[in-house]
Amino acid sequence: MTGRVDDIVAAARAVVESHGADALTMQAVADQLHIKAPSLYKHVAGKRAIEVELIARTLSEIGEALHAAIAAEGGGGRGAATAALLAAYRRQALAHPHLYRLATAGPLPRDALPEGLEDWAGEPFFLVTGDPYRAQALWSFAHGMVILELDRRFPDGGALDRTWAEGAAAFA
Amino acid sequence: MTGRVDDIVAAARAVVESHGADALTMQAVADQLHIKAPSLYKHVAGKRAIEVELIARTLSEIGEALHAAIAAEGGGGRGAATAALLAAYRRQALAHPHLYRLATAGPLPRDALPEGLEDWAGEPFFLVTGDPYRAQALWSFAHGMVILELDRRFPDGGALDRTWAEGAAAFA
DNA sequence: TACGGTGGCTAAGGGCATTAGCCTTCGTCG
DNA sequence: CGACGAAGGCTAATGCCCTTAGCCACCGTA
Repeated sequence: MTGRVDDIVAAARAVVESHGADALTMQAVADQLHIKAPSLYKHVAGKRAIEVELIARTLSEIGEALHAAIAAEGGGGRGAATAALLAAYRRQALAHPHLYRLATAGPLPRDALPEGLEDWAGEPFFLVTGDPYRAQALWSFAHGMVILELDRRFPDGGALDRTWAEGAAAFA
Repeated sequence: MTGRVDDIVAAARAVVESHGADALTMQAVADQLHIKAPSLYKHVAGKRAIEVELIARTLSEIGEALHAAIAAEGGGGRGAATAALLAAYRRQALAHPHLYRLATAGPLPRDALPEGLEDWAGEPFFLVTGDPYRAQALWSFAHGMVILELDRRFPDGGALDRTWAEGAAAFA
C-alpha cells in the first residue's frame, strides 16, 4: 500500500516521455525501479493497465491546461477565446508529444477511465464554440493539426503558425 | 520475377483489411500464401517493407478518390467543391479503415515512397481552397474527423454528418 | 548432362508479455 | 517469544514475434 503502483506509473511515464510509446516495455519499466519485469505483476494487471493509467492522467492534464487557458482569457470575445484554446492545446501536446499520442491515438478504454473525465477534458471546446457540433469540429481540427505535426506529416516543416491561424479564423 | 512480391502485398492487404494492422504478422501473410514465414524474406526485405508498400498504394488510392471527387464536381463553387472533397475523404477512409490508419498514422517513410506521391495526394485540398495554409488546415480537420471516428473517440456514436457539415461551413 | 539461380524449408536466436512457483522479510496475533 | 501469512521480490519457462543461417529440390539453360 506504499504507492508502488504510482512508482510504476511514474517510471512508465518517464520511459514514454523520453523514448516514445514503443519503448514502453515491462523490462524498461522494471529497470527504472531496479527490479525484474515479472515483479511488476505483483502490483499491476499488465502492460495495458499501465498504459490506461497513463492515458487517464494525460487526459486529465490536457483538460486542466485547456480549462486554465479559457479561464485566463475570460473577456475578449469568441475569436480570442478560440485562439487561446487552440494555442493551449498545441502547447500542451508539443510539450509531451509521446504522451499526447498515447492518450489520443487508438481506441479509448472508456470503462477503465474515471467517470466524466473524457467529457470534462473536451468541455472547453464546447465553452468556446457554444455548440456541440462546432465543438467537435474544432476539436477535430486541433487534433488533426497536432497529430500531423507530431508525425511530421506536413511536408513543410515549419510555418505551421499560419496554418493554425487559418483554422482559428475559419472557426471564429 | 512472377510478381510474387505483389502476391505478398495483396495477402498483407487482405490481412490488414480484415483484421487490422496489429494482425499483420509475417506468419499471417505467409499462411495466406501457404508458405512459411521465413520464405517471405526471399522476396521482401522485411515486415516494414511490406507496410511501406501498403502505405504507398493506399496513399495512391486516396489521392485518386479525392481527385475524382473534385473533378466530378467541376462547377458549383468553392463551397460545393469543399463539401464534395470532404465527403470523398470520409467515404474513402471509412471504406478501408485499417488501411487508412496504417497509411496516415505514424511517421511517413518519405524516402521509400514514389516521388511526388505525397504532394499529389494532398493536392485536392489546395485546389479546393486556393491557399496552401488553408489547404493544410482543411486537411487537418478532415484527418482529425476521420481518425477520431475510426478510433471511436466521439462520445456520441452517430450524428457525425452534422459535425462534418459544421467543418465544411467553417472552411467554405 | 552439369550448373546455377529461384524459392521453398527447418533450426535457431533474441525480444517481448505473461504465468507458475519459490523464497525472504516482516508485521501481527496468539 | 514464536508461528503465520501476506507482500513483494526472484528464476524458470511458455508462447508469440521478427529475422538470419544454412540446406535442398526444382528447372531452365549452356
